[in-house]
Amino acid sequence: MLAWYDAHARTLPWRAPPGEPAPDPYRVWLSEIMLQQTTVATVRPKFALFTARWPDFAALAAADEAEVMTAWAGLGYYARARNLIACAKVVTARHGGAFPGTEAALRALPGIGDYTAAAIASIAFGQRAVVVDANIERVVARLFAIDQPLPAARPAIRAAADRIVPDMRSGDFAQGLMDLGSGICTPRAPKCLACPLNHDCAGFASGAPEAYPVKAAKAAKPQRYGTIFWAERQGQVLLVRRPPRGLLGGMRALPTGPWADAAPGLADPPTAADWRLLGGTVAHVFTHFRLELALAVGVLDRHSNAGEWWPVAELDSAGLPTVFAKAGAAIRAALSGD
DNA sequence: AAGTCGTGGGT
DNA sequence: TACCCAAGACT
Repeated sequence: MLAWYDAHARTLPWRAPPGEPAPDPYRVWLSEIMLQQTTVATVRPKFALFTARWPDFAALAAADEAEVMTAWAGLGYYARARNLIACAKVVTARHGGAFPGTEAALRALPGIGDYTAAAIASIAFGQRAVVVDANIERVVARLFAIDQPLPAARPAIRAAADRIVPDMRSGDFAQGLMDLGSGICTPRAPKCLACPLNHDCAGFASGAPEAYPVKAAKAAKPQRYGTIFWAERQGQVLLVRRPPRGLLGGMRALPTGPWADAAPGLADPPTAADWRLLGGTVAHVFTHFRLELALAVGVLDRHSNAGEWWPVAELDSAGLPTVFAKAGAAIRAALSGD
């Protein structure tokens, strides 16, 4: 595994080449948080932006929180950004500005769970740790042909992983397994003939490696409906700040009424106006439900304190989550006659 | 401990 | 198109 990694490691901005000194723990941590459930291609530009703007824990701990949330916009799972700030503050206030050096102490920090604690301990601090992400879960399930379905198989997969993690270079070992899972041991049509582990792989021997890991069936996503209220006044649009927790928590947003099982129409507008519904709708898919948004437009002739007025021409810099950026673009297109 | 929490790319 | 999936954490 390590020999394969030495020859095939991906070159990534947050990664040291095999054999070179470990990278800055701050950069390892930031990349690990950004990469949670998020692709390398998506993370790459955001990582560059964050490290340029906030190069270390001290800078991030002192950052304006709204600015951090704005910078995170579009990455999704916004609790990660809230915990990012909280973690930087704890590290600065209680750990002298540097990470604690043990996996257990890392695990206790906001936003750092089992996977991320093990990843930082092994990659940044050179400790032996059992790193298990979705890639490694899949690789190990195939190596040992683990028949038990996820998520019940997690303890067995972790125990199996523990048996093959070396005492030295466990960080490179983990990153090698992740690169292998990303490029060779893929969810569908794995490239077993190119795999350095194929002769040791029970899944390959079974003739159906793609059958692993076994997964439980997923529930269907319910459909919900809502309305976006586009309040415009003198070239500015009304934006609001969403509640600090929950869906899109803490993010700047376009006002919406309630989200319900049926289209709510013009219920609960953010401010009084002569609201009219545009023809089309905007659809968006979240992790556990689908959302269809009707688009309501109201032109105001007087000020409202219901939120923050933002220049329409600069809406792209407001840091809106994708669902609102999408709705805003649709409304502007409709109003301009496209 | 099952549900909550985004988004974009691949197929 | 519709579905799968991703360097998971938190409650």
